Amino acid sequence: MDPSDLLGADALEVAPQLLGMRISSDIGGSRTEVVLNEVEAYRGFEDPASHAYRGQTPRNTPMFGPPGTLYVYRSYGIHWCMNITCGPEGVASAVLLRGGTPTVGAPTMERRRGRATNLADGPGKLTQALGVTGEHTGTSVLSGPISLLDGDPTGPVIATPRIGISKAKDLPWRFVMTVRSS
DNA sequence: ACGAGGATGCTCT
DNA sequence: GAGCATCCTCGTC
Repeated sequence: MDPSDLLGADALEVAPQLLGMRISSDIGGSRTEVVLNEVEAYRGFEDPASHAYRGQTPRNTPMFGPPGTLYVYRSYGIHWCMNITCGPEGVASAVLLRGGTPTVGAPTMERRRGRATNLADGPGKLTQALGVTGEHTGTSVLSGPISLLDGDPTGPVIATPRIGISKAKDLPWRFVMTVRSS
């Protein structure tokens, strides 16, 4: 399915369908790309764990933008985490990208990460591998240097509770594409 | 294999 | 001033 046709739906519907799709990054003359295998849905004012639960603020403003807008925020003072805004403009529905499998530009990712393994298997690692930072918040994955490309799942998808949150922690809104073993 | 603890900065109350 | 949508290292078992 073409990403631009998908992102207008609610985060809970979009999230599992992003698994198998690709995130491509063209930054500093280097192209890198991963296949998404872990995401989480956040549903704006209906979701106590969402950054937009209490309404619009300077930080979360991109979540209220048109579908496909990137919302990048700093996590624990150190890492960057990236979301793709979905749902209609004005509805702060978004999907947090938590992990991917490197497919293009592995040497660049290794240099950015400072190691050769576990390049993008976590939200902070994923942004670091792709070179995504706060300067990319508000850009569109339909036209910017960080873009969402079509792709298909390569394994079964399971739903689990979301990671690292203290509110609404039991909702199974984390989606993981398990790796085919043979 | 697993758990504890520290690094670090920004946002909102 | 509290609270994070994390990651890494180092200590145990």
